[in-house]
Amino acid sequence: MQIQPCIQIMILEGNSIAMNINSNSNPLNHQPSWTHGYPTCDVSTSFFGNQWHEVHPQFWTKLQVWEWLQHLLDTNQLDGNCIPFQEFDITGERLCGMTLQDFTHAAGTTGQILYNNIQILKWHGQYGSEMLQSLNLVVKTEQTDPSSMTSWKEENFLYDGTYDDMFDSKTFCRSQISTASAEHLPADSDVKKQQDHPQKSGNKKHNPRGTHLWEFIRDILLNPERNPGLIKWEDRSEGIFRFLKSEAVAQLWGKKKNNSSMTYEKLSRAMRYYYKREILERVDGRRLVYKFGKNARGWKENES
DNA sequence: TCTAGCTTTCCTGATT
DNA sequence: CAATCAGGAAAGCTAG
Repeated sequence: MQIQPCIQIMILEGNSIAMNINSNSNPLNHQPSWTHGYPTCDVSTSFFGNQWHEVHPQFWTKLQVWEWLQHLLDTNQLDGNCIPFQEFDITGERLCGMTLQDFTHAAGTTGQILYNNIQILKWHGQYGSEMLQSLNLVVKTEQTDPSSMTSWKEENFLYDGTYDDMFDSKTFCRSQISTASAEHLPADSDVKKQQDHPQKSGNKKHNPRGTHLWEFIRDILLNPERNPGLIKWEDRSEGIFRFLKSEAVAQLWGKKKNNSSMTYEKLSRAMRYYYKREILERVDGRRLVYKFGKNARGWKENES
């Protein structure tokens, strides 16, 4: 039952949410204009100024809708591909008017998460990190049975990241898309193994802080809608990319890690540690240029 | 409580 | 000269 965890959230929040769903605006009729209609992003103000959670969703700008989506990706450890940002080139007013059907039409199973989250936001008007944390805590404590945790993660619900490496974001998205055809995968396929024996994976690694830096970078690169001129591909097929706004990327990374003192200097040190692990390869003689190594997954075009 | 993994922070020196 | 790169060392944080 897919909606169970989210229903639990609503019940535990103690509110009988009156879902006054207005479907007079249909986002599917709306032509996205991300490529030219999106405001130029000054990270220092757009990302850290008047933030989306300080405003009722009804009054969100397009940028704040975008920030909300990004926050959901982050908190739910979803791959950026799980949410088609171009489908949400809309204001908060329009977002609030979307039905569950609209959300699932726009974002597939992830639409369920978006819909439930926006209903909560509409009810509460606003929330900050404390409420987000409390919501995650509710989910965590309600899902004490490991087998049920696995299943609800597989079904694309809020989770706390404990099983990140059993289902890295890319695999997770793939499995979500292709669950029905998983039985056709080769027996030694990683996805197949994970789906057959998710809790028996021997490759579970420690991931104390959620998404790794290189995954954060990768996800920015893979989602132009989330990448307002921060990083660009130099050679997509070779996995070579370049930082355009190094300090802005560092600030975003710091924001994600709740570390306001993050700088490109520090971020780049973490990047350099990836050389030894072959997640990144050196690109000699070129400043701000990096290349994904053989241990970096999910960046190749034919891999997604 | 200990440990491992992954940064984060600070630093010195080299290079662009 | 500032920005960036390289990498050592140690500390911090978190989950197992």
